[in-house]
Amino acid sequence: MAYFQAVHRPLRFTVPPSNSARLSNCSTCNLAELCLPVGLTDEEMQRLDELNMQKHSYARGDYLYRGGDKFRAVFAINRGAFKTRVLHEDGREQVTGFQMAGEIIGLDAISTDMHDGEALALEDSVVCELPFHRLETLSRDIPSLQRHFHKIMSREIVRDQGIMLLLGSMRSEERVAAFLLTLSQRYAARGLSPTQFQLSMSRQDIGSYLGLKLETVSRAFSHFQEKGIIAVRTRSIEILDLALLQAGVNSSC
Amino acid sequence: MAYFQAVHRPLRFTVPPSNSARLSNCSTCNLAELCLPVGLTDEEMQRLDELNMQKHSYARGDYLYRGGDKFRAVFAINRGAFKTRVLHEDGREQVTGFQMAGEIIGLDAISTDMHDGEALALEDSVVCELPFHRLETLSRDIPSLQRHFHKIMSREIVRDQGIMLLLGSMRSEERVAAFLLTLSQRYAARGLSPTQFQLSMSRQDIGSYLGLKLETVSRAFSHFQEKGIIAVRTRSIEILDLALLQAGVNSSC
DNA sequence: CATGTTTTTTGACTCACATCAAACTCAATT
DNA sequence: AATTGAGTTTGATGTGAGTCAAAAAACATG
Repeated sequence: MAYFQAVHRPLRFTVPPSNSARLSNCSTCNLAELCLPVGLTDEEMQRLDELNMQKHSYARGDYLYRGGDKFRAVFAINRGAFKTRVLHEDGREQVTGFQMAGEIIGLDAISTDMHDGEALALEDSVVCELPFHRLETLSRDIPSLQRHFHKIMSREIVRDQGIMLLLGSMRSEERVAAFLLTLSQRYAARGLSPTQFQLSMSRQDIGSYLGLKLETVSRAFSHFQEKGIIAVRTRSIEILDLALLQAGVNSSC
Repeated sequence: MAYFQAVHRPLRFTVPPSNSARLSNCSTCNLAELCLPVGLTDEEMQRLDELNMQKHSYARGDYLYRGGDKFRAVFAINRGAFKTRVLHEDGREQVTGFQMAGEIIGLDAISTDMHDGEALALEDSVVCELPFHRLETLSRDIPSLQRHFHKIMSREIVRDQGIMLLLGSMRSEERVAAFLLTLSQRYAARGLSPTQFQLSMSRQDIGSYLGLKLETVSRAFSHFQEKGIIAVRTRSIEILDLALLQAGVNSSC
């Protein structure tokens, strides 16, 4: 709870934090993003069983889905983390997002009944599979579920537009600062430390996500460290001066 | 119809074309994107009247909504064109999209009940206002409408991810080529000429959308013109060599 | 049509980030 | 402890696109 205090004035491009930091349980999964803020009655919660959700495990490096895969379900991440990416025919890849426990993934497939991009596990992970047509059926009966699902999709749109803002009008160090702040807020929203966390993705992945080369990401980290803003230990980050980091987003000092 | 032939092998980052080029009429509007591909029965079409859609006109430069506005409705563009943008606190703006007749706008507001960005008319325009809670209610009764609305939201996500790919891993001329191709396909999808069209937005707007300065956009246009790929007359474009333009997307020659 | 304003084009110059390359770290394996 | 290999850091150098500036074209207005 105290963690929440630390992160004030959320920035436009960051992920809107979830409505609450506590996670509630569906019968099978911790579906923070799907079940929690809906305010479902006990009876409605029971009806969620009709979704017949299945848990699956994935090892680091496993694909959750690939581009072109038939769309069957959306996925709620239960444990672990994933990256999503799209591929260009000439092989260029672009990481479109990092997803952590409690978040929903696979929303790109609804429009065409095929996954447009691919998702792969950054760590050993557990996900809940939500058969999409059952989710649609059920949300016809439970208006609050319907509304909440719409909110999740809309949040995805807002988030992507935030990244467009970042890619289109920020320079390298601003982007990296924004990235770290976003991570920080997402950890805070889940009741984890917003000032000290592991990076489950490589510099390469971060660079791809931010439209930068890995060397540039590394240099930004080093530079922030020199200035005492963060402490970097390869795959773990400690934020030492949040205010300075936030300042760094608006003008690469 | 013949226009469709001209555009082959749609590129990953482009807008998935609508399912059909013909527009059907709801009782009040031409809601291409909302009503058409659903396959509604006559009776269901009539029920759409319950939405009580209202038409409104906007002059060039008018705001359809602004950041922070309360969310009441999504909008179906009937005539004209809009741009959407998000603003950074320090004044930097980023154009997040251009919308033309037949497209749905305002999907960013669902998650927070507030519009995140703003939309303003690039030409004199007419839009249909779709009160969102009525749309939700109705889509509980009409599964095909529900599914179709989900597809529209998902398509927006895919489209934004395409722009992320563009901003993150393409260089200036590739971006401009991709932009022109996307426009071309959108015109084709609406039964208009894909090789000759008006640009309702400024070079500045295009630049902001593509993460480039207006001078860079202008230079790219000029360069394409020198090479005989397009003919530019300030606010109107003619595509002379579609194949070359497509080639230009993958490697800025 | 003359005038002022905005938008677009073009050119010269600069700099942030990419590129290339080499050294270093860390974890896994033998 | 030595070996390997992927991932990361750091330095030296090059270039694509930004910046600044000025001319040209398009547009608006009295």
